[in-house]
Amino acid sequence: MTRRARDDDAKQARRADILQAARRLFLSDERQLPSVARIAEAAGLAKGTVYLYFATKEEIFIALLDEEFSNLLTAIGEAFKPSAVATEQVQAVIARMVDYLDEHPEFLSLDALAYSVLEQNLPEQVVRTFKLNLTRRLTLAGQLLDATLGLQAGRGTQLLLRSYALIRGLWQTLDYPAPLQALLSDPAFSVIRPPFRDELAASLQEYWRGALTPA
Amino acid sequence: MTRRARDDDAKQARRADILQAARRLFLSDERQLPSVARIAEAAGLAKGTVYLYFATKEEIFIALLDEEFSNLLTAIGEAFKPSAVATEQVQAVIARMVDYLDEHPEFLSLDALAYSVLEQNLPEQVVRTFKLNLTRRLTLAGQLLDATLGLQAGRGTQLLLRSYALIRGLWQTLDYPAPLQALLSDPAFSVIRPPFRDELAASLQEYWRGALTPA
Amino acid sequence: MTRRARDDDAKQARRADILQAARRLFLSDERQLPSVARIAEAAGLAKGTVYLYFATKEEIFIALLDEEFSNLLTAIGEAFKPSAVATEQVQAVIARMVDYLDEHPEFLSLDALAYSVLEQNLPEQVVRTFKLNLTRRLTLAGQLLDATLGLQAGRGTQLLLRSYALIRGLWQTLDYPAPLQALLSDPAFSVIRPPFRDELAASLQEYWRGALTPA
Amino acid sequence: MTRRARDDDAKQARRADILQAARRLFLSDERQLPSVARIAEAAGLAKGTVYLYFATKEEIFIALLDEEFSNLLTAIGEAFKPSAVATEQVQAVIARMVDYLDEHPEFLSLDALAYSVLEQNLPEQVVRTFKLNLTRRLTLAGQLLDATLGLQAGRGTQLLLRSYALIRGLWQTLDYPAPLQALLSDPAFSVIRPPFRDELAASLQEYWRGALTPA
DNA sequence: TATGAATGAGTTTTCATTCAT
DNA sequence: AATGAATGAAAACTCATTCAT
Repeated sequence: MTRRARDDDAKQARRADILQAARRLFLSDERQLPSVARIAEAAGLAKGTVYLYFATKEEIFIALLDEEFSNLLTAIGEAFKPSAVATEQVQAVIARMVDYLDEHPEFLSLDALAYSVLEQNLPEQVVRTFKLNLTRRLTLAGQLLDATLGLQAGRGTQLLLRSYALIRGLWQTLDYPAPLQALLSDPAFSVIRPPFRDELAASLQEYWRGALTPA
Repeated sequence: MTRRARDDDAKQARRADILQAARRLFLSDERQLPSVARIAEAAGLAKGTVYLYFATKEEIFIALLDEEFSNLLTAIGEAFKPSAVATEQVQAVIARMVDYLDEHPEFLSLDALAYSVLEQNLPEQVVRTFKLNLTRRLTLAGQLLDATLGLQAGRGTQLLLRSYALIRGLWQTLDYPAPLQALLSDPAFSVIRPPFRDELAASLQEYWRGALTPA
Repeated sequence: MTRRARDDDAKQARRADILQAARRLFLSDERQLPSVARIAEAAGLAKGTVYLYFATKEEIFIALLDEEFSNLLTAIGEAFKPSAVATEQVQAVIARMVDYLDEHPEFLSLDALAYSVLEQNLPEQVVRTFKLNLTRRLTLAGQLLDATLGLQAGRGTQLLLRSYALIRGLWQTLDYPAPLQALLSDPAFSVIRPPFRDELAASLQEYWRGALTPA
Repeated sequence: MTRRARDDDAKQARRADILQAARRLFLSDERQLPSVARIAEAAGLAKGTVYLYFATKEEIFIALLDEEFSNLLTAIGEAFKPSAVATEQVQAVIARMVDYLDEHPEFLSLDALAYSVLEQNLPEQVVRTFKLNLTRRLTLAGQLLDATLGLQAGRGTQLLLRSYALIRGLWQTLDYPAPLQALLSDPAFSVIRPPFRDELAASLQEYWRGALTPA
C-alpha cells in the first residue's frame, strides 16, 4: 500500500504523480485519453485513489492542459527583454513559443482534443473556470506585449489569441500518427508534410510581420 | 422496404441521400457524430443498408468533408479575376473563403473532428486517399495563385495551407457550444469571444499581408 | 449465433425466454437481482440482445412481476362459482390465492424488492404504467367480488388491496434465507417461524371474517 | 479532532450521536440508506470513527430498527388498562400502534428495507441477535395480551405478528416517493392511494375483529 | 439489394471498509 | 480513540458492425 499523503504538500505531490502518469501515457498514444485504470496503475495507485484527486478523467487532462498553458504564457512573459528593440522582442517571443511547443509535444496533442473531447465531457463550470484562467493569463501576457511594443490596449491579447489559433491549426494539419506517416512518405504528399517546427516558425513570422505592418 | 437501387445512378442517389441525412444530423448537434442508426432512419433506410454504401461511419463524414474541401477550393479558384491587380486578387480570395465558411458552418465543425475523431477510426488507406485528394486540390489552387500573383512555385500552396491552419485553429478557439456561451457571457470573457467571421477576416488579412510583404 | 426473431411471434418468444431465464436465476438467489450478463448467458444470448427487448435490467423484473400479478388476479377471478353461497366463495378465493402463491415462490420474493429496489431504479413513467395495470386488474377483480358477494361498490377492491398487504407483509416476516434458517432453528425462535402457507391461510381467514362481519 | 470518548458513558453518547445522525439522514431520503461518509459528517466524526462503534453500515440501521421495535412494543404494553373491558383494550392497542407509527415515519421506511437490504448485508449472527430481541419483546407483549384478553397461550403473540405483517405490507403498498405521487394524482389511481393512517386503522380493526370472533 | 436482429468489447465511477499515522 | 487516505470490486449500457433471412 502506498504511503499516505497526510499533509498538503504530500497531497500536492500525489496529485502531481497522477498528472505525470497521465501525461506519460497520453504521449505514448496521442489522440486518445488513456483509461483511468491505466493512469492509476502507472501512478502506482488504486483506481479509487485517482478519484480522490480528480472528479473525472477529463479533469485530469484539463488540469494538465491548464498547467501547460500557464507554462507557455509564463515562458512568453519571460521572453521580453526590457532594453531590446521591438523587432527583437517579437523575434524573442516567437522563438520562445516555438521552443516551448517543441519541448512539450503533449501540449498541442492534448489541446487538439480540447475542442472535441475534453470540453464535451466536462461539466460547464469546470470548462468555465479553465477558460477564465486562460483568459486571465492571456490578458496579462497581452498587456505586457502592449507595454513592450507600444501597442494599443488589448492588441497584444489579440495577437496572442490569433497566434494560438495559428499554432493549434498548424499542429492538427501537420501532425500525423506514426502508421499514417509511412503511408504519406510518397513525394506526392510532401506539400502537406513540411516539418512542424519550421513551418510553425515561418508562419508565425509571417503573421506577426503582417500584424505589425501598417496596412 | 425501399425501392432497390440497381443502376449506378440510383446508387449514387442513395449515397447522396445518406450523406445529406448525415450532414443534417451533424449540424443539429455539432461536436458529435450522429449514430448510424439515426443516419439510417433520417435517410429512410435500414442500418445495414448504410453499410452497403460506406464501410464505416467515419467514411460517411470523411466523404462529407472531402466534398466540402472540394467546394471551398473550387470557390477559391473562381475568386480570381484575370485582369485584377494582385492586391485585389488577395482580397477576393480572402472574401471568398470567409463567405464560404460562413455559409457552410458544418465544414469547420466537421473539420474540427477530423484530427481527433475521424482519422482515428478510419483505415489508413482511406485517410491516405482523402489526403491525396486534398493535396491535389490544394496544389491546383496553389498553382493558380502562383500564376496570378506571380509567386515562386509552391508558394501559393504554402499560403493556402497556412491559411487553412489559421482558419481551423480560429474556429476551435472561438466556437462554443450553446450552453457554454451563456456561461461565458460575462465581460470577463469578451477577449476570447470576438465574432468568428470578423476575427477570421482580420486574421487572414494580417497573415496574407505579412506573407506577401518582403521581410 | 442464435436464430433471429423476425416476426412478432418469434420476438415474443425471445422476450419470454429472457423473462424465463431471469426468473430462474432470481429464484436461485432471491433478495438480489441477477446481473444482465448472467441473464443473457442463461438465455443463450448476448448482453446487447437483452437490451433489444428491455430498456433496463429492472424492466425485466417489473415485467415479470406484472405478469405474475396478472396471473394471480386471473386465478382469483376464476375462483368464483356462480351458484355458490358467499361463504364458500370467500373460501374459494382464499384457497386460490394461497395455492397460487405457494406455486409461485418467485412472486413474493420479487414483490418484496418492488418497494426498495425496483421502483427505486425505474423511470417514473414505467412505474406509473405498472401501477396502472395493477389498478385496473385489481378493480376488475374487485368488481367481480362486489357482484358475487353483494358488496358495496369498491369494497371488493379494498378487500383485495388489504389482503395483498397482509400477504406481502407476512412473506417478508416469515421468509428467511437458507443460512439464517439454520441459525433460527432453536425453539426460542419458533414463534416467529410458523410455516408460511398455514400462517397465510389462517391470517387471510381471520381478516376476511372480520371484514365481512358487521361491526 | 473530536474529544475522545474514554469512559463508557461517553462511548454510549457517541454511539447515540451516530444513530441520531443516521436517523435524520435516512428520514430525508427514505428508501435508501445514507452513505457512511454522510453519516460521519452529520455526526461530526470521521468515517473511520463510525467503524469503531458499528462493524458495518447496516448495523447502524438494524440498531435503529431494534430501538424502534422496542419502543413500539413498549408503547403497546402501556396501552393496556387493567380495569377496561376486552373490546376497549383492543381499541386501545390498535390506537396506540397507529399513533406510534404515525409519529415515527422512519420506522416503517426502515422496516421496508429490512428484508431486502439490511438482512442482506449483515452477518448472520447479528441478524440472529436482532431476531432474538424481537422475539422476546413480541412474546412478552403477547403474554400481556393473553392475560388481558384471556386468550390461549401464544395467541397474543400470533395476533401481534400478524398485525405487524399487515402493517408493513400496508406501508409498502401505500407509500409512494414524492415524484411518483404527482404522477399518481390522477383519479384512476385513487383506489390504490387511500391515506395510510386511515387505511391502517381500518385494516387493523377488521383483522382483530375477525381474529377475536369465533369462527 | 435491403433488412434489422444479434453481437460483445470496453470503461467509468461509487462507496463500504481497512489501516497507516 | 480518532482520523481520513487508500483500496478495489462490481456491473450496466451503448453502439458500430455483422450476417442470417
